[in-house]
Amino acid sequence: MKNYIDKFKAQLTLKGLRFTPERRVILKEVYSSHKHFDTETLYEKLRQKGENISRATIYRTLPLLIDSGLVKETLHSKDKINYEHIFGHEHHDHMICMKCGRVIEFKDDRIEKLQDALCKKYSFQPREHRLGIKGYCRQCKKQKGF
Amino acid sequence: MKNYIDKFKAQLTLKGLRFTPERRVILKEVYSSHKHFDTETLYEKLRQKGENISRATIYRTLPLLIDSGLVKETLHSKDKINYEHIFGHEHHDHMICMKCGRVIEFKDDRIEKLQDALCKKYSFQPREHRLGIKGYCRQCKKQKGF
DNA sequence: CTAAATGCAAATGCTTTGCAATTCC
DNA sequence: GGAATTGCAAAGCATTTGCATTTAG
Repeated sequence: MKNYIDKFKAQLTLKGLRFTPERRVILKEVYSSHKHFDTETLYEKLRQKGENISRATIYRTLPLLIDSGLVKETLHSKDKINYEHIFGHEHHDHMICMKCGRVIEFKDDRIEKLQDALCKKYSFQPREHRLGIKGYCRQCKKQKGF
Repeated sequence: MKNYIDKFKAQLTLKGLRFTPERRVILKEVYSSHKHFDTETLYEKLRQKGENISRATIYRTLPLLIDSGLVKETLHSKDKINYEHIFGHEHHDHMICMKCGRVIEFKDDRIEKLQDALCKKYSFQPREHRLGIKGYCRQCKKQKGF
């Protein structure tokens, strides 16, 4: 399923931008796994695969992917921004283990509905939301003796 | 109500650290308003009040305040970290206007309870959570014609 | 063809750090 | 008195930008 490529192409065309080999490679890499990533990891992975794509190009491409609705920012540890791809990946929230970094993805419709109701109450037009729970996962909490 | 000062003192003593005038001034400034702030704003406000506290000291003091449970990181716009004080300030979540930056604080027990239930389900030991909804506030959505 | 995109290296902006001088306990 | 703290300026890092060169359409 490579519709994300068509979607990207379409969005680029719409803005009079070009679908370059670099952008294609970056997009494919981003969609090659479901893991969260940061710019440096992405850069390294491409480099390992023999792709000579500069950090500048990565930094310039990510906003395009975000604008196209293909990628979004994700919970960051401290001030580090992470990204994840979206397409074919339903909205979900995260639990992040503060010890091992494990990420549990979850989704709960009741929470989503309550959020919508609250937005109505405040006449707020939601565009995006992010719920992150930090704590300790099953394994790590055992080790810590909780 | 200045118990936050005692709390800070106690935490510092506990770690063999000192309660310096600079740390006191920073803490008081942080508690002088309920607004979110970033390091630069804090620096400027202190400067305006004639306090000659360096950025370095601010950067070194914030982690101490966080460790002491008096301040926490808050939703950031893009990669900017913001802080807010905690003491005498119940837990709450945020709606952030993407246009004017207005922050609406809210709290919903039903959402909190659902989160707890989900954590149980995943055997996850929560320590902290953060829910942020981005979108447009009442005023700005009018302007945009939504 | 020609506007857009790329890589590089320099610049930026936030945050951290080394160090000499100062200060709290 | 001596370790902790401070301010300053320099160093670090992630990200952005200017520019000459290349390239998609």
